[in-house]
Amino acid sequence: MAKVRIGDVAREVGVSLGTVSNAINHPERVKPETLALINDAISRLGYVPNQAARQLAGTESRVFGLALPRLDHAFSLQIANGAQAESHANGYDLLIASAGNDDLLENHYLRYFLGAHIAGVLVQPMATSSWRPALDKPMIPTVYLDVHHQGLANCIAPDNEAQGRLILQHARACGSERVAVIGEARFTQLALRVRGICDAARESCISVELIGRGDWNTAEDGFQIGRRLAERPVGHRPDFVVGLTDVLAAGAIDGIMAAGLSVPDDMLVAGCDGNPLAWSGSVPLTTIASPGYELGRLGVRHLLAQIGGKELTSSSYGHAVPKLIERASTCRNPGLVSHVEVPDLNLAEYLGSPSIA
Amino acid sequence: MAKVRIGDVAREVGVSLGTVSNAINHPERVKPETLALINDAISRLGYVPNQAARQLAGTESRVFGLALPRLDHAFSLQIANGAQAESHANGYDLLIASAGNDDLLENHYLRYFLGAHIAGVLVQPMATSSWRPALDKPMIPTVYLDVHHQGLANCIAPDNEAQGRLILQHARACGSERVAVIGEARFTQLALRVRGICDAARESCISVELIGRGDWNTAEDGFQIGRRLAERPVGHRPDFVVGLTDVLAAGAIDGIMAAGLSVPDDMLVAGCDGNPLAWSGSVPLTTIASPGYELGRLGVRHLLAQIGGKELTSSSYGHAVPKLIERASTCRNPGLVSHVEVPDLNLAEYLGSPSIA
DNA sequence: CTCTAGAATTGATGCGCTTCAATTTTTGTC
DNA sequence: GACAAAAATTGAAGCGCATCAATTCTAGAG
Repeated sequence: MAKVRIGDVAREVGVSLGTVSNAINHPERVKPETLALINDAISRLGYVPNQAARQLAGTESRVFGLALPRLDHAFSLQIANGAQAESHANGYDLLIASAGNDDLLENHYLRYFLGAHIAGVLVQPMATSSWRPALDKPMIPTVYLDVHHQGLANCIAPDNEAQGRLILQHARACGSERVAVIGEARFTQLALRVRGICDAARESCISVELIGRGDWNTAEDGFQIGRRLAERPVGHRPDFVVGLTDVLAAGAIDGIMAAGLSVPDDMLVAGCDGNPLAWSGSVPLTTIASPGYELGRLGVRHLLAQIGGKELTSSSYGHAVPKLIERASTCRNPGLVSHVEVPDLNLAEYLGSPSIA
Repeated sequence: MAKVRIGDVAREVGVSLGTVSNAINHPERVKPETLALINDAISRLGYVPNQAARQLAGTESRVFGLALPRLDHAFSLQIANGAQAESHANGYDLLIASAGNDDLLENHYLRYFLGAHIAGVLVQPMATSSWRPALDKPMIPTVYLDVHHQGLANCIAPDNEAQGRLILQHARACGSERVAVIGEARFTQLALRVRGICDAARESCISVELIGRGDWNTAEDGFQIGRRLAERPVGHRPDFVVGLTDVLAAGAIDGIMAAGLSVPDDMLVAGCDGNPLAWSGSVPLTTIASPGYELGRLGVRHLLAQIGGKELTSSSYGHAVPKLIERASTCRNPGLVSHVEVPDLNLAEYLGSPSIA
């Protein structure tokens, strides 16, 4: 199965090599009948253009790269799906690389994308507290997703504050008066959620108690805290527990039940992530869905804007809206699922700040 | 930000272009101190090799491609994670493309991979009944995943029959005597599950009733069937319901409960897929986890074997083992989760058959 | 039938790199 | 210190393609 080159096609048809190239890249420059002959020969011979040679010879590639920390997190997948849809809608391909939570590998893929002179790169960096741009001198359009970094124009993140506000509004709607927030806000994302919760609580005159220390992030951690909260005497017990992540919240439910109380009869519990896996608990969990799909789309649009050199306004990006997903953990009649929306992701902020280039 | 080429590095160090190339590709050929100088210059200048040029000049690429029908199906993700892990363990990168359930796009990506002369391609084709290899003349190592196709060597699929047997063994262990299987076995995968169930039932003298017509595959379909089953008089009612997919099973649970019966007190229900989303139902669902992760690893090993030209034996591949995940829907004391294993995926079969090349 | 603008086609050039035969430098030995 | 063998380095030749100036062909006008 010898490889078929463009010259083979040319010889087959009896035209020059350049004509075949034109037929592929600029069909309008080629006489219709010649074009037909060439296309015929191409499919007959099974010719597939060598991408490496094309790129080397100067065609701009129509491929975006997406580097994800892992593939098993729902949020990342929503990003991938959104990015895929938007890329495809604009005539671009999307190649996804997973770094398997290995920051060396993340860098490796980024360099690979760079070397493959891809049209643009989307990166959802690993959630380490000390994050900084992997490509200090980005030579291709790059957008960082789910990153809050002041001074960097090319970072897009969902509005975590809005998520926090949304959760607290829900607590109020449920008639709750004492909210406990569990989880350590190590990462900016979580800290912003806390801020949103506190802001909304202040407006609503709801008391908020923050319970976070160390690196709590497992269901076990949630379990311990949930149990201890449930064991408090009635007057000192929160009536609404917010887990900063779904995993914590799910653990808390089990902890509360282990202490002999009922969710949602004695305490309400909500999470924050929209992680489908968090459904697995004993009680389906109310949560806030981060708009991953929209984030992926936004990222691609930002890439396209960088490529086009266009100055885009916030409105041309569309909006990424976090959603409240109400389930049994905060609801007396499970099965009913409603969606509440909140104003949108603030895009003006990152559009206004200077690029890191 | 002019691009740095290999010549720039060479000039910087004061050696020839070829030496820099050697330093990158065959460090052992270069004097240690020269190597140090070159590496220093590379990082100082921020040189990144142009992949297109490398490939064109003849380096074999160390990248595998994985084409997935969609990104939001748990099974596909497990495959991706497994493939990623195994690729990386062998010094290969993995690039993932999602066809967004569009078969034109699937073909497009396959052609792209081919043109990018990637080292090998893993394909999980779309689940259409009329599937056939997209690349009729594979010019690069190709492995089809989750496909049962007789006569094709490069197809790897989990042992769906074993999954069926496993489910029925579990039914027997639960003391069930009348099993109802719901779902239409349109695709080979599902048909094989049914066969496994029937085989095991015959051995165990358990009665099996197949309920499948049309294209049942939604939770709503499951709901309707579940309700009708529950409404039967006691003597004619199955005591164990198997959904050929988790979605059907989850729907069936709701249908049974809508008819006033209890799961698991009156009827037991199990699914088949290991879809984490299926946890979302009112009752956590017992299911069979398809070994997607192992399948991805196996696929990569098969690719490596094709590249190495080695004749591999079944044992050198390792095994992909479906697992029973026991949850509340078949268990009176939920919270207890156990794993039961079954013999392995039959690899000898596909290793022995001729390649499609 | 000739001339010319425009359309269609040609083919040499170079993209950045790896490779390999040829050349130079280093090392070890007597 | 001379010589051979080994190690290190060099530089030219492509890899397959897109581009573009140059060339040939076409068709319409006079």
